[in-house]
Amino acid sequence: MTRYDPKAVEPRHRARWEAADTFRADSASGKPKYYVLEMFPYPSGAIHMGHARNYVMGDVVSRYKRAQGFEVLHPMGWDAFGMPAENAAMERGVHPADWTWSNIAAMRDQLKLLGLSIDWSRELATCDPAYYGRQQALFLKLFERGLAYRKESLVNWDPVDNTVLANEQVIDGRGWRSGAMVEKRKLTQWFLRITHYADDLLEGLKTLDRWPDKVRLMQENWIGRSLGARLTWRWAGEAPAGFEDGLEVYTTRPDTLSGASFLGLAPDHPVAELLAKDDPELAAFLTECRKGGASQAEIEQAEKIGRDTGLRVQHPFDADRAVPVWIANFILSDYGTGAIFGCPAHDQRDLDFARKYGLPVPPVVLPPGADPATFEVGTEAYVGPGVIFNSDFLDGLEVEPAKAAAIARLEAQGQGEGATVYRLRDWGVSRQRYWGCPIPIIHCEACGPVGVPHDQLPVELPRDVTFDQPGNPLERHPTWKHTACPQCGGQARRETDTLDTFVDSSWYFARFADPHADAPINGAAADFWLPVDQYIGGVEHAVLHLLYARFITRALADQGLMKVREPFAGLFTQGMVVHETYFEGRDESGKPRWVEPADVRIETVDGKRSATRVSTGAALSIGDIEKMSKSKKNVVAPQEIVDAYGVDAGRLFVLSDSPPERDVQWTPGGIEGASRFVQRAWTEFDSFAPGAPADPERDIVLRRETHKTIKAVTEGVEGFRFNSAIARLYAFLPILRQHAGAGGEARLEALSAFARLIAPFVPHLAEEAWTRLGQPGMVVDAPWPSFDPALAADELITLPVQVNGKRRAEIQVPPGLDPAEVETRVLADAEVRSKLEGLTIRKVVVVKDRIVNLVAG
RNA sequence: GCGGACGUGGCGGAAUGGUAGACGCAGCGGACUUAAAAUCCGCUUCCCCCUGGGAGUGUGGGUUCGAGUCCCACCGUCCGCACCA
Repeated sequence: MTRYDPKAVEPRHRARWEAADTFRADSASGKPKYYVLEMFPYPSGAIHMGHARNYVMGDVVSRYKRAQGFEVLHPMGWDAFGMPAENAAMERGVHPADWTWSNIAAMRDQLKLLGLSIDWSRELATCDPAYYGRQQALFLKLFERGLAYRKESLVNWDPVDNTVLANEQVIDGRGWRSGAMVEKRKLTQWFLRITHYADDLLEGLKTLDRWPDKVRLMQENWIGRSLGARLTWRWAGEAPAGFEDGLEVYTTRPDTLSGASFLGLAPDHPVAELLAKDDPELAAFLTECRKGGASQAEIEQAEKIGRDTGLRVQHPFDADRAVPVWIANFILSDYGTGAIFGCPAHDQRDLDFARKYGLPVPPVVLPPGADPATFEVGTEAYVGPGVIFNSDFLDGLEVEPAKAAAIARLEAQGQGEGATVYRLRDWGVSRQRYWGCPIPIIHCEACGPVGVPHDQLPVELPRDVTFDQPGNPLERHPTWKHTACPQCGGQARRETDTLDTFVDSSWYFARFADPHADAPINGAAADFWLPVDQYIGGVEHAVLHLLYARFITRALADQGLMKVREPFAGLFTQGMVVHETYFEGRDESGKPRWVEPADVRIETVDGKRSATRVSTGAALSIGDIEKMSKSKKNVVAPQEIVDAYGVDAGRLFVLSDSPPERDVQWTPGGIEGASRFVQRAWTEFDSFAPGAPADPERDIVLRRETHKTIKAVTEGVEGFRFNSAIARLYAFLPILRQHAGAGGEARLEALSAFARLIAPFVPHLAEEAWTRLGQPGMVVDAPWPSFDPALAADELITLPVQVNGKRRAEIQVPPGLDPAEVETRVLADAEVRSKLEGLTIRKVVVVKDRIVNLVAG
């Protein structure tokens, strides 16, 4: 009997897999394909527990599907562009490329240590010209199709990172990476026309039945389709120059048109800007409006302010009625038409505004039961159902029919039509950064923006750049941006913006199909491998990466580059690895002085936990359980765990203690428990001996348990309930031990099934066990064990017998026994009869193989 | 404000509408040991008049023979969106 030494065993089996090139995916194998992908990591320099959990989950799926007979594609790459590399350059003077590539090398080694079943021959990095050059080719295709375009717009400007951010990257008014308050700036930027696919992206969600509802709902809300009407208000009196046709507004409540008391324009509305040209006071007001506009929290608190422009428009249903046109800070310029009609009685914002400026509040929807003669709106707008009144031809209609009637009238008058509007905005992809994919465009005075010719791709980043001052190093580079126009040959300027790194991650899954192909995407390979059958990553990308990738996939499919329109058939969003925090008092500013877990000893006395600092003996406070982060020092590095317990124990623990979609709390006790399992499992394998002769009568018990375990573990892995699957594996150990005396054949059946069942979770141990059991080849190539349904069922099952819903007795019956027969046996049972004394049975409920309930009184 | 998810022992968590608390951690008891560690075995929701019985899945109601699970209301926690007309 030898103690299992993971440090000696694990590298040996990794070497065997590597030598056999076990995980190379081969599209010609003839097997059905299965593509498993985890969101690729940013190469920060070190693998943390969150990475480990993510990749181990993917690995479980990958190994399980291999065993099920699938040809599995499970690749790895690096999302390698981005700010941290530039920060490192600024702080430490190291070149972003060197920093990134050395991080990749370090992280690759750390990942390999985890024993992941990855096809490393497909590794790619987005910062490799071989990758981003092809991305430039894809960008040019989008440019040719009008899906990439330039426009001047107000953008989210991150003053710390000195760059533009997409709407999706602004969280609570702050940059998603820097945390700085975002400002509004007007810049000319590149956009990708994601709105072209708004409806398709929304409809496509319905087909993603293996995505979490939560993510689908988040995308649905983000796309934000709303149905309403667009209508034009004609001028009453003089029209501003260039806007003679009138003012167009968007509304979802055309039924309340008669309740309009003003028109509102966004401060950036062209009419507002036109008027401001000759009106310094108005110009000052517009500036005032923009000022508060940065933070969402501020917006919420912000006072509604407005100004009457003096312009008047005619009500579309009553030309004699003149309605004033205001400019108001709460109207968004980039939603709908940037103009609204205000109906204060039935919209809270409009009501707040009307009350402040003394505008009328005519009600037009009468709540059920209200008196039309006296109904008034006070400080709360009425937004519920009701009957339209005070509205001429709409009077008496319910809200929905009234909307239809109003739209019909507008259409008849040629003043409007039903319209669908989306909350989704086009994706701004220009970044004023160095460490990203250069946008392959040349700006020519004469020809405008011209795509870089294909034979000049990739447009490579120049290496000789400086990071000693803020701003874009590409812009400062002495020569790089100067070039000739590909069309006229004249002097021209290279685009110095680079692409948002989310573009890089919007097609990498397709590149993995053939990462060495000359074309950006090898169509045949992509058609074979895509879609990704199981994608795994954090829920934080629900509306960023996952929406962009769906968009780009559609755009590329429409250019004929591949067939699938949905890149990820199955999505799983995994939880984080969290850890308790510890601190020793607080500093002057009130911040806790964090202490790393390695320096903490926990004691439990009378149920109360207390923490002590090992190095100093100081008493510590126990803080919240939070995501592992360097700032709170509650980090446990995978490397430490591998050194102390081996890879398998670590893999097992991150999956065992919580459902995969939920956070898992790292605890010293938990990893100890996982490690104990590895040791005890090995003891069972290692004690295997040909053993006793078969005795069907005796061996059947172990065989039944074996098949029940196969069934339960299979269902657990299949349903992404890894924690439950592992619990069943834990529970199988004592069974193996109790049946040590079983016949050699039954025991080998049990142990060989056990080795294959644990293989996805603890692959190294499984290989060692496989060898110890004398099985041929490697367990990684062995088929998944199947179970015999007859054996997986119990020979006798215990049915609880309830009286009036309370458990009073139990009875043993063979499974599948006819309910009538169960009833007869239950009623004949002595114990049952004693519980029924003095009662009359009114009803007997027998649920086959489940329960008996006697209703008596 | 709108939308969504979730509330189960000391802790993480199990339970196709059918024996609530699997499995792990922590705790307690025992075996082995000169001793400790490691290992192994057992106990461990709470309460009581303890060979048994009662209560129990955030609170209150409802549906059902039967509810942790389904429905309604409330409380709490977390997540997303947030002046989107």
